Amino acid sequence: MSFSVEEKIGFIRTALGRIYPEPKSELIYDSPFQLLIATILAAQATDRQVNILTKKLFDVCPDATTMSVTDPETIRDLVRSINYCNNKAKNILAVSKKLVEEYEGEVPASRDALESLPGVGRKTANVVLSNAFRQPVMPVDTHVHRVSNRIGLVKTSKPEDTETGLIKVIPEAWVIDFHHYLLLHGRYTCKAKKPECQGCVLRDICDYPDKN
DNA sequence: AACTCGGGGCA
DNA sequence: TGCCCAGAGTT
Repeated sequence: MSFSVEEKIGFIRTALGRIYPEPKSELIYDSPFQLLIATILAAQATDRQVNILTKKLFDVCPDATTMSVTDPETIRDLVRSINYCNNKAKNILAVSKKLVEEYEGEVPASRDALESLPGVGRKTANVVLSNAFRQPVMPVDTHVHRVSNRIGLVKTSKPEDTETGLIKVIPEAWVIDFHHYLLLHGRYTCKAKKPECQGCVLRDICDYPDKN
């Protein structure tokens, strides 16, 4: 039995939507600024750490203008609870200052402008562009890349090609959900080393040859 | 293209 | 206890 990519997409959305919680970033973060900062902080950190931290952080400085004039030590102490605390504390402060100086305190809706901010690479830029500005781009991290290729949604070695491949086949309204679902599926089930294919809800539609 | 970064999680 | 992680940045 083989499935078209379109059939797989529908199947995945239903199956993963059942087992993973809804993506909540857009609900928690009520501005592009907060989404941007939270996404920078989220790299290499756990969701739990970031949720706890941003709650406190955005109490103190909810927007770029406020953060840009906040005592660096205050930010450093707040950020200390998660990975790369020194770099990240420095980065988000520098980001807020640059936003104030060059973009009137607002988050720019362009890839080049976003990627010029410290701590913001392609993936983080794409999260902001798709989530806050509804642009048709797909954030691709290693999980999304690996899972998409194993299932057979795309066949590519470069994450950048996965990005363009996925955006062609995933309906625009589903992009944010898909990023979330594929990320969690890659982290917890379709792991790089020991994928847990037995019991995987995508087993029936997956191309991965090494099903245990 | 390969390496580094810092600390959490897990074998 | 020691290996792995997962993005961004640097060389």
